[in-house]
Amino acid sequence: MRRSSEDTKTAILAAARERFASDGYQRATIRAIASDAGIDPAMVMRYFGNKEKLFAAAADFDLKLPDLMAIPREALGKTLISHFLDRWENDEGMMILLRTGVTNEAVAERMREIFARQLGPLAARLCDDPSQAPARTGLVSTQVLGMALCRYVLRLPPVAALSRDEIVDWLGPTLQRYLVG
Amino acid sequence: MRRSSEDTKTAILAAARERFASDGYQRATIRAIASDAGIDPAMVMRYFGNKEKLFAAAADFDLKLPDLMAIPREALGKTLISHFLDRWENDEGMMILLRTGVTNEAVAERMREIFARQLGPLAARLCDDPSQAPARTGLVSTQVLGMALCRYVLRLPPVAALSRDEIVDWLGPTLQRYLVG
DNA sequence: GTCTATAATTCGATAGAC
DNA sequence: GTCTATCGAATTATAGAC
Repeated sequence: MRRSSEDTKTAILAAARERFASDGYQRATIRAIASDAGIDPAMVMRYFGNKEKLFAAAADFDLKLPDLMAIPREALGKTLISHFLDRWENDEGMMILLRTGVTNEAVAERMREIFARQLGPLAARLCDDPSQAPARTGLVSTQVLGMALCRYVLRLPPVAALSRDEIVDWLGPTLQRYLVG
Repeated sequence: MRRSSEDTKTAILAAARERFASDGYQRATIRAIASDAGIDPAMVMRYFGNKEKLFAAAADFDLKLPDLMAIPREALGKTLISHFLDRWENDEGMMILLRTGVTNEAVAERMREIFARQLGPLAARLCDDPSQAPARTGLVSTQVLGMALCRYVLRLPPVAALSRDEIVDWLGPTLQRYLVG
C-alpha cells in the first residue's frame, strides 16, 4: 500500500509524539518510532532530516489559555485548573515537554518561555500590586505542574485516584489564593 | 597515586550522584562518571558490577521527616515545606530520583513508595476523617514536588527568584489546608 | 515513495597484563 | 589497585537500488 507524502509524514509524527511522551528523548529511538508508524527508519530521516528536527516537530505545544478577561475574577482558580486538566488529558505535547525537559536544557528553556509568556497575561488581572505578579504566576506553575507530575507521570496512587471534580475543588482555591489572595 | 579501595569507591559514588542528578540515567555514562572521578571506566565496573547497581547505590534517599507528633498541629504546613526545602538543597538524592523517575518506571515506583510510606504517617494527624488521609497527603506531594520541579529542575525564573521565606509563607498555608483544612 | 546495506559513533561490559 | 585493549550491541545517519 503506497501512501501519500502527507500521510506518511502524519503517521511518523503521531508515532513520534507517543514515543517521546512515554519514553523521553533518549529512549525514544527512530527505529521504534518507524516501527510504530509501520514504515522504514530511513523514511523518518527522509522527512525530518534528523532526530532533533523530528523532536522539534513533535514537541510543539500551546497552553491555549481561555480569554482570561472573560472570566469572573472570583472564578479564576477553578477555571484555570479545569482548563489545565483538559489540556493535559487531550494533548500529549505537555507530557513530551515534561518528560524531556527535566534532562534537556533546550526543552527546559522552551517550558520557561511557554509558562512565562502564556501565563504572564494573568498578571494583568492582578491590579493591586503589579510587582507581585511574576511570583504569583510562578506559584501557579508549581501547583499545576506538580499535579501533572504526580498524577500523569509518576502516577502516585493517591493522586491518580482523585476524581476530576476533587482536583478542581482542592486546587481551585489554591490557585485562586496564589493569584488574587 | 594509589588510593585505598574505599577512597576510590567514594569518589566514584560522588561523581555518579552528580552525573545522575544533572543528566538523568540515560545520559549519565559510565565513561563520564569515571572521568569525573579521575579513574578508569573499568574501575566502575569492578566496584559496582554494572550501571544499574551503580545507580542503585547512588540513588538511595530518605525524606527524613521530623517527628510529626512533636509539631503543633497548626504549624504542620510551614514546618513541612521548610523541611522539604532543606532536604532538597542539601541532598542531591531527590534530584536524582526526579530526573530519572520521569522516564524510568522502576525509579517512579521507588518514588511512589517513598512518598506513600514516609508521608503516610502524616495521615495519623488527621483525626477527623481517616478516609480522606490518602488524598490529603497526595495533594501535599503535588505541591511539594511541583515546587521542586519548577525551582530546582526547570528553573522557572519567577520561582527560582523566590526567597526561602516567601516560599514558606506561600506554600505553608497551602499544605496546612491540604492536611487539616 | 520505500527499502537494503552499511558507515560511523557511542556505550556497556569483559579479559587480562602490569 | 589500575589500566589497555577490545568485544558486542544499539543507534543515528548516509548512499543508493528498485
